[in-house]
Amino acid sequence: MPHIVAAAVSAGLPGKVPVADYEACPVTHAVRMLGDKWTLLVLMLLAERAHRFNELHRRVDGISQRMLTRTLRTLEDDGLVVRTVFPTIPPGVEYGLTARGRELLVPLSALADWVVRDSAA
Amino acid sequence: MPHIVAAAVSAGLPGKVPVADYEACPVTHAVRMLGDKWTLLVLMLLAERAHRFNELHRRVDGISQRMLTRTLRTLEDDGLVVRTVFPTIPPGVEYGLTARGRELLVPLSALADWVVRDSAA
DNA sequence: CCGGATCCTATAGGATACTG
DNA sequence: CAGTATCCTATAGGATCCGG
Repeated sequence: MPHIVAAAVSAGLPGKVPVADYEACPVTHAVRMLGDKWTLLVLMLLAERAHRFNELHRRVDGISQRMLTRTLRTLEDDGLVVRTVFPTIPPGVEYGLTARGRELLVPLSALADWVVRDSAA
Repeated sequence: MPHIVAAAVSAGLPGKVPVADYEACPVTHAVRMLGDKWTLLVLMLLAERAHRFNELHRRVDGISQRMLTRTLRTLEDDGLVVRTVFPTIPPGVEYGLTARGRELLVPLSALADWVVRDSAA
């Protein structure tokens, strides 16, 4: 199965969809990651500009240090965010979007636009 | 704040984003709902055609009856799925996408396409 | 056939304290 | 400054049984 959405729209899914296929689908992984509690907000702040860790921590009202770290790490592992260390004293760390991260904003914005237009009606 | 993604891309977010605003944003709600464990798969099966409850239960390998009910109820509350009851004996129930649900497939497919093209690289 | 009610477990996420 | 480690709680989700 290439990806579940395309498969469904074009060829149709098999009679019983194996749970392993669904779990392995990159689209499944992507929407789950986007659905994590703080992912969207962090992504939007980084879309604006690169941020220092504590700077993000101050702007994201209510997030715990632990979850900010975890959210950034996940985004980094998915290649959407890049972490840059400045060997100053004390060391500074900057988080910014990768090219991939900025590209994601295009279809994500389209989805967001639809949601807003739709929820207005 | 109209919606967080547009706000970020155009005007920029306020210095500190109030957690209440983030939680109230319809886009936040939408991506979280899409990120729920079974939402995507159920949506794709219903995109193919309308299904009976047990028919879905058989096709979605590994889902519990409880979660299928909850997933469908949530989709129905969000106006993406419609539930039709046939007063036969025993009663039959059919679930299908609403017009809104079919419209959602457009930006969702675009996102899915990007994810797949991206994860191939 | 289509669920609701109940109970249980696993995981997401928060609070706090500590370090290079 | 930018985390890691630990502990704790809340919620998502699964299993099972029951009813219209």
